[in-house]
Amino acid sequence: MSNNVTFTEKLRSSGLRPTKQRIEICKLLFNRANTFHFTINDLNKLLNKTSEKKISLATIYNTVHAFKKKGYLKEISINSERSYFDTNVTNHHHFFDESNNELIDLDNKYVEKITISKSLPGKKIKSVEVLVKVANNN
Amino acid sequence: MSNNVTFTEKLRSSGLRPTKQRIEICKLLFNRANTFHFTINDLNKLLNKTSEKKISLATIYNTVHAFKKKGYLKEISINSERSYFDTNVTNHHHFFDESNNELIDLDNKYVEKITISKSLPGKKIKSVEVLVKVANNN
DNA sequence: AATTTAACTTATAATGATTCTAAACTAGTG
DNA sequence: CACTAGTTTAGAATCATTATAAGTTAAATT
Ligand SMILES: [Mn+2]
Ligand SMILES: [Mn+2]
Ligand SMILES: [Zn+2]
Ligand SMILES: [Zn+2]
Repeated sequence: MSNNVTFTEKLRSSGLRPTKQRIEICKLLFNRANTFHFTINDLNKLLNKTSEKKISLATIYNTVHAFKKKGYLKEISINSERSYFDTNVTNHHHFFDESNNELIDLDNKYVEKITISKSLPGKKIKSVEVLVKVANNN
Repeated sequence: MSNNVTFTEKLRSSGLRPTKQRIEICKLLFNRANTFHFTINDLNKLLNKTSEKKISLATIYNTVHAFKKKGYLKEISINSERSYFDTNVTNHHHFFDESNNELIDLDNKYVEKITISKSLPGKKIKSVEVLVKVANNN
């Protein structure tokens, strides 16, 4: 996703009507160079600044869940206080900075192949992800 | 921790009074051969079966948080639906079985050393943990 | 272009897990 | 036994999230 017309097409192609609320949210989430990690609360505050007319909190929840369901967002659980959403929907690794509660992508190319010499009978692996918790020095 | 007397001593030594509720919960959590992964709801249901007199839900919350604070339990976030607690408080890896929402320890010896060729300036690493999501075959 | 329909947005209410409160109880101290 | 600080508890409060249902809008149909 990159510009408004593309957002409109993208939404329509996945069976979601391109409402002005959804396009507004798309611009905010996907018009970015880098991955964006956010909580519902972050998004709500951002939209209050950015957006002309207020988007109701119910719509923000609806939209984020609709986007997650369509595969445009991924939910990441790091701690019980906050739930994060991620515009990078691939399987990937993260740093979590405990000093400021910030999630940061850790590209697969920086993590040497992970070899696991144990398997669970009758189960297949869906994903293997690393979480590196960090904090400020001293 | 292993038997009642030990629980009493252990609790006392960490500044927690060995009440019958706490010892009851200790027995349930720590008198086990293997690590135990549970939600507050799991624990509540288990205590209803096991325990003679009912332990109030507030006490279960209080106790789990007290044990976490003292370092006898670790909280694990896997998804936004449930928060798990873990009697294995070391840094370690997990399988998460999406077919039945079960958390399973993945011992460090089964995971080849994880090498990360990226660091964040001014930040130090607190933990590196792998989460392997699995599900039933076919 | 007007009509019709289903999808969507929204304010507001409901829900439910967790936390708080404050009164009764208990472990530990002497 | 008497005292104190810590603990348990039922019930109330909180708050993030979800549900409701009435109004609005996109888009298909005529
Ligand atoms: Mn959610
Ligand atoms: Mn908690
Ligand atoms: Zn990410
Ligand atoms: Zn574990």
